[in-house]
Amino acid sequence: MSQLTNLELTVLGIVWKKAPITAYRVRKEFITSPSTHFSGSAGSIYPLMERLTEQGLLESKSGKRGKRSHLSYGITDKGKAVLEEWLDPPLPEKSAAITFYPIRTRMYFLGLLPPERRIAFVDDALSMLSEEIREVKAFCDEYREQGEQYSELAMESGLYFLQSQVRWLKKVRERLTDPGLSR
Amino acid sequence: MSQLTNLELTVLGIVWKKAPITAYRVRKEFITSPSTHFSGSAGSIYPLMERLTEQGLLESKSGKRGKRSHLSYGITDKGKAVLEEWLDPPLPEKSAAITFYPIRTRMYFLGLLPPERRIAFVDDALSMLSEEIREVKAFCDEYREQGEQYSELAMESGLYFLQSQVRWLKKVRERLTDPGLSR
DNA sequence: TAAGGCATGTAAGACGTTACATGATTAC
DNA sequence: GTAATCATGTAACGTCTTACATGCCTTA
Repeated sequence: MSQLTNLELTVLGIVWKKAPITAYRVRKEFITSPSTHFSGSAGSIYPLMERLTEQGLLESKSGKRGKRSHLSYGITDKGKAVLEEWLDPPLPEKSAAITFYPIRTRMYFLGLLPPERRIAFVDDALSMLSEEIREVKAFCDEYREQGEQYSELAMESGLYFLQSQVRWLKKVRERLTDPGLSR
Repeated sequence: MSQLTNLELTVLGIVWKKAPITAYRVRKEFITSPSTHFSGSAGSIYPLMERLTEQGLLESKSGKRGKRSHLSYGITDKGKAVLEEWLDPPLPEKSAAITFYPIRTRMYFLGLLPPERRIAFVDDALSMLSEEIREVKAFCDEYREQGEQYSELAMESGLYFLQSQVRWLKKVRERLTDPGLSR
């Protein structure tokens, strides 16, 4: 059995949680998510869910709503076993490694900008973070109201992350307004 | 001019900082980095640096060391301009969005595991984070010693991130050992 | 009745990965 | 001498993306 990708495993998890669910609804989960890592494009989701079905990890039933038919997916026992194995510790190597973050990556090279623009950069980043934090908090609240406790916890991970970046950027800002930083 | 990818822009930045530098050394930067987002594989870096050279963003000089010849790269004025435009605010949309993080993703579905395994998961994640924090701190120290102040700041972003995840997981752990959390 | 959301797909392409391949140089 | 590192590449592959395409259903 070929190794499943993160996207495939995530879809498997979504189906486990939300079954019965259509591919369209799965896409929506990605599209509305505050994480932009996966686009949830049709070109990725539809073939992927077919693939998982062929592998016996998902099962589909065709339903109807008026004249319009659609495929509802559920997870199979085999799918559940695969998902559980993915979740069960130990985590694979490097699972805790720091991620790619556009703001951090730019920071490496910030010395290229003229000094005023460096401060402008930090301020811009801080305001984007505030916006993001608002959005993620709204998701946390929504999950809490729905009693989706693990989703709420997961979303709080993102919140903690964003807040940590705010603290970091405030520190950066202080350093930049101090003298003694060149290059 | 086609939009450059994050990898291309990052390479551009590395060359700006470290010129003259060989493709091999650029690869090393990725391979030794605590971020695993880019592998720094030969198949990505060599063609990429050729591409950037063709586009006039990098320039290469062939050098020699004994019998062995190699290409040393530097950044052109055009390359510097592109890099500066990338850095200069405003940041593109979604630059602050939360990233994909394997531990967080799994958290959504943790309810699938039997209760004891959930705690084991959190403990495993915490120990991986500790290890990662040690590594990132070492990088911070190294950059500080070398006077690479922006690299140090950038690495501190990662440190803040990891520490925020530790706090998050400790909170998760408390909730899991408390009663009243199901599904 | 028109716009927007629901629902399903296909095609072309870019990007990056793994794996393979070669040979010189340096350090032990 | 031999192992590790330096250095440069190529080939096949998979995955995901963007863009295109269609048609039904609901609501204003």
